[in-house]
Amino acid sequence: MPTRVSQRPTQRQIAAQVGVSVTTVSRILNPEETHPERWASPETVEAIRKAASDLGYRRNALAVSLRTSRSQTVGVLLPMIGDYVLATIFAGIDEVARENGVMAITASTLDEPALRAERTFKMLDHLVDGMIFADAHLDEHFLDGIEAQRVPFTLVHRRHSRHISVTADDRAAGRMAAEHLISLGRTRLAMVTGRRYMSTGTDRVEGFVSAALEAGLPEPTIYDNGFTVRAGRDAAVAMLARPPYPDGLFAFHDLAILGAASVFRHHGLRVPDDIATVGFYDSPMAWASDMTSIGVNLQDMGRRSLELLLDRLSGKPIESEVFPVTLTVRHSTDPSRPVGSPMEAPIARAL
Amino acid sequence: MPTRVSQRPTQRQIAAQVGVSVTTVSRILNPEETHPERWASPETVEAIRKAASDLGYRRNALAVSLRTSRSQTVGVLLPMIGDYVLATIFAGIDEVARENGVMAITASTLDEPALRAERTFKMLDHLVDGMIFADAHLDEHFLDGIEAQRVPFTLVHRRHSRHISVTADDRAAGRMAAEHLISLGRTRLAMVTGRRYMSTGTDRVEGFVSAALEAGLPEPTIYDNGFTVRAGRDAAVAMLARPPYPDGLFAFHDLAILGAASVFRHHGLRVPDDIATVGFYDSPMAWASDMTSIGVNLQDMGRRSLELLLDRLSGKPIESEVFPVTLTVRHSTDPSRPVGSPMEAPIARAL
DNA sequence: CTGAAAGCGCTAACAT
DNA sequence: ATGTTAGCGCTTTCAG
Repeated sequence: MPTRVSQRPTQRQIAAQVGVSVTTVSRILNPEETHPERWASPETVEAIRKAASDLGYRRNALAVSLRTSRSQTVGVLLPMIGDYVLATIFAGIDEVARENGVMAITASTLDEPALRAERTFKMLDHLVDGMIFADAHLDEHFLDGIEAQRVPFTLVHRRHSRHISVTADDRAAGRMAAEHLISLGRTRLAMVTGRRYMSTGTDRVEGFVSAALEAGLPEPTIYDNGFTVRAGRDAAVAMLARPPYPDGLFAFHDLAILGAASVFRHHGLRVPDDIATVGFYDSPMAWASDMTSIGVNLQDMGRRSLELLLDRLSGKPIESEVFPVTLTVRHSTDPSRPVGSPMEAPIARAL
Repeated sequence: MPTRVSQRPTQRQIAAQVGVSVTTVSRILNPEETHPERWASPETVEAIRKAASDLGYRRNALAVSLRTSRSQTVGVLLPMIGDYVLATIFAGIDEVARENGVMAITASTLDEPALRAERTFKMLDHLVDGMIFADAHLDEHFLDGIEAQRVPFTLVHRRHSRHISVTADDRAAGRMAAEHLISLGRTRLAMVTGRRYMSTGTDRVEGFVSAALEAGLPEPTIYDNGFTVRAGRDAAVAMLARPPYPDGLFAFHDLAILGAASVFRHHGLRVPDDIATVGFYDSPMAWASDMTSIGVNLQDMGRRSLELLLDRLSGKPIESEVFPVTLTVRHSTDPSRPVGSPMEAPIARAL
C-alpha cells in the first residue's frame, strides 16, 4: 500500500498558530491532565483549545504510544468471533474498554495453534498493553511463553491450570444437566461436547458423567463434534447409526441442539418424548426453539475479564472467578410446557 | 494504566551486537525488501538475521507506522459484530487482510451515530490506512465528511448513493421473495424489515412491494422491527393483534423468522399451511429449522470490500459491485418438502 | 556495500 | 507559567 499523506494537524501547527511551544500544547491537550490550568494561563489554555478545535486536531495515538510505551489498547483472541457466545463475551469486554478509554482489538484463531501465535505476536507488535485469551487450551505451554515475555493477560471462557481466568461453573453445569435429565427418568444419556483441550468441554463432561455414574446410570456416550449446527447434525447422525438411541441429550451449545433436533425430526423422533435435550448458553435460539438450556451471564464474564486485566495492569492482585449457571426448563425436556412463545414472554437478550 | 516497560529487543541492540549500524539492520530486516543482499554482504545479512532470531526480535509496528505514515491496518465498522451476517462478512474481510499482511480491526456501532463517529475517529487516531463501513445509512452525510478528510474507504452490506459499495442484489431478493410467495397463492403478504436508513431494508421492500402490486395484490404490511429473534417475535405479536393475519411472511433475517415462528406455534398457526415464511441469509439456522431463505455469499462480499479498498489504496479505480442472491426452498413454504435434515444433507456453512 | 543524520508526533525530564 | 532538549524505534535521504 502506498503512503497516504497525513493531512492531520499536529501539535506543532497549533503551537505555531498560538505562539507557544509544543510542550505547552501537549500539556494542555493531554486528556490525562485533569487540571490544565496548572500549566498555562487561562488565556493560553483557551487559545490552544480554540486552535485545536479550529484545526480539527486529534492526537496521534501511535506517536503517544511510541513515546509512552503504553497503547491504551488490549488484544482479545477468540476462537471465533462469529459465534454467539464469543461475540457476547466480547461485547462485555468492549463495554469495559470503552468505559476506560481503551481500545479492544480482536481476532479469531479457530483454535489453530499457528494462527493463535501469529495473531498474538501481531498484536504484541502493536504494543497492546495486555491480552485476553478466550481460546485457552488446557495445560498448553503457549500461554506460559507469553507470560515469560511479561505480557499481562487474563483468560475468559476457558480456564488453564496455571493462569487467571473468568469462567462459567462448567462442572456444576454438567451436573445440573445430568441431574435434570435423570429426574425425568432418562437413563441413556449422551453429550455433544467440544474437543478435549477445552476446559469448557472437559469440565462439563466431568460434572455430567459423575452425576450419571452416581445415579447408577451407564457411562454417557460422548460425541465430540463441537459447537455448531453442523456439529449437532453430525452427532445426531452418528447416534442414529448406532441404536439404542439416547433418551437424554446434553449439547454444549444451543446451536448443536438445533442441528441435532433437525435430524431427529427427519427420522420421526419426538423431542422431548423420545429424546429430551438440554442446550447451553440459553441463547435467543433456545428461547425461540423451546429448548431447555443452561445459561450464564456471558456479557458480565467478558466485563470481568477486562476489569481483572486492568487491575493487573494497575498492579493490583487478581484472582480467578467462576460464574454461576442457571437451568431454564422449556418444552425440550418438559412436554407440559407450552410450545412457542406467548405474546407477553420476555426475552433475555438483544440478539 | 501504568507504563509497562518494553522488554522487546530493538534494531539498535541487533546493530550493537553485530557491529553494524541500525540503518543496515533496518534494511535487512525490512520485510518489504525482497532482495536484502543488495544492501549488505552475505555474512552481514546472515549475522543480522541470526542476531534477530536469537534475540526474538520483532519490528515495532507503531514505530514503523509513525515513520512511514502507513499502518498496514484497516478499520472495519459493523452495526453489530455478534450478528451472523456481519460476522461472516468480517470473516471474509479478515481473510483478505491476512493474505495481504494487513490487520483488520473492528468495532460495533449499533447504528448509533454518536458511537459511529467516536469509533471511526478512534480508528483514524490509530492511523488506519483505510476504512470499511458495513453500517452505512442511506444518504447520510457522515461518510461525506470522512471522504473530505481524504480517508479511503469502501462500503459493504449497505450501499450509499455517493460511495463505492459491495452489496447483495437486495431489490432482486425482494422481488424473488414476493414472487415465490405469490406463486404459492399467498395474497396477504407481510414483511419484517429493518429501519428506513438501511439500504438492505429499503431495497428489499421496494422489490417486494413492486412485485406484489404488479401481481395485483394489496400493499404488503411492514413491520420494521429489525433483524433479531426478538424483532420477529414482536412483529408476530403485532400481526396477531390485528387480523386478518398475513399468509405469507418475508423477514430480512432468518433469526426474525425463528422468533416469529415461535409466536405462531404458540397460537396454533401452522407453517407453511397458515403462514408461509421466507427468511434471509440462508444461515445454518434456516437449514436446521426447515426455513425457505434467500442467500448471498456474505464471505465473498466481505472479501471484495477489502480487495476494492486495497485497490483504491494502490491508486486503481474501483466500482461498486452487486452480488447475486439465490432462493432455497424448504418446508416453510412447501409442505411437500421433508421436515428435518436427512442424514446425508450437506450444510453450507461452518457455523 | 555501509553509515550518519534527520525526523515521524508526541511526552517528560530538566531547566528558568 | 513556559521552553529546551532528548528520545520512543524505525525508515530514509544523502554521503561515501
